[in-house]
Amino acid sequence: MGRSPCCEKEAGLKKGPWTPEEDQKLLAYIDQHGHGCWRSLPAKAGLRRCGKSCRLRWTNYLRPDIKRGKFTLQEEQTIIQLHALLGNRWSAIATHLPKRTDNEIKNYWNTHLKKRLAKMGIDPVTHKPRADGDAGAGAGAGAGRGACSRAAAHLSHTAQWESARLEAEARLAREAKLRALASPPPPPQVAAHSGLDSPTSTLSFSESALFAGAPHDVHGADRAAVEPVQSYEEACHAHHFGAAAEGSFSAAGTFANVLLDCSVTGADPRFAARSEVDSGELQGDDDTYDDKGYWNSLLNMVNSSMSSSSTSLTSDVVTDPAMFLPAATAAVAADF
DNA sequence: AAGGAGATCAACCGCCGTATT
DNA sequence: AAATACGGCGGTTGATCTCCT
Repeated sequence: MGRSPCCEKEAGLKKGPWTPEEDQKLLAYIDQHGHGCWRSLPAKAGLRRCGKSCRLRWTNYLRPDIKRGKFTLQEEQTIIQLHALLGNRWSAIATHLPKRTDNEIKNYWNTHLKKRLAKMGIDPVTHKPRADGDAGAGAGAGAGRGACSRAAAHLSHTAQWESARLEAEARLAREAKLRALASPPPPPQVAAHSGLDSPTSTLSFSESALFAGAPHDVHGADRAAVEPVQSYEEACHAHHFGAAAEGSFSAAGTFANVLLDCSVTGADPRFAARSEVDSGELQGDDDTYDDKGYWNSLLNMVNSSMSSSSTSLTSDVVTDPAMFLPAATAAVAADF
């Protein structure tokens, strides 16, 4: 038998919008007892809700460390960049946006950013320019079009790179699993540098352990109250925004700015204003656009993700995309 | 002012991976 | 080893709000 149910499915459980009274009850209970078992929480808190509903209400709305309201331009940039790298992995993206929930980010993507990309003629799923010749339809003429084509080209690179990365993840996972089965896991210090013999492998100990079946809680680690993650978030935030401010992260920042600037014709006054401010940054010269910087910034972001969170199964530290790219995609990386 | 269309977002649903028995 | 519960994720829905005609 499996483990015993902590509460049975009960008829007459309330659904739909939460009332202030229910919020109060949930808050009061969690404040006093914390949330151990969500399944049993509703009964203990005096709520006629299922545990899942309570958990959702807490994580998406009642948690004290949630920031609500409009997304900043920095946040938008981060979402776009991370979506290009990670796809619809909202929880992973959310770890890079302190105080934002995955649900909120997902909603914002679906209602704002996705449409903006589509309007530019970029497929929001693949981040590739659409083949139907729709590109630039919403972006207007002149400089905007140039910026958009640049963005589209980079998005295309990104999509290729990401798909190669996912393939590599799968391959590394298989390799690591086989190795883990073949031999007992070495101590961390050794394992971290034990060298996986595949020339393409950059798997870290944490992943070796992970693939070997070591206990981990992907999502728990992400959201965590567990503090290495939180400190990472701070560090990442500082690195990301700080570096962007100093220009060393400007390529990826600019990449997102291009997307945002392309939306100027989308009649959002915020972006129109932004466009003027940033026009110097963009330089308007296709040839001078820094490919290497762009890729480095993506790599930085990936590496940050890798070292911070077990959410992603990707390699620990990537110093060069060619390290694990299949030949075809490596050619793209080799361009710089 | 009224009605319709589109946008927004909280909440639900179903699935999956992991933990537990 | 198998069965089952649990927590979490991403996709989707539907109620409400806002804008336009």
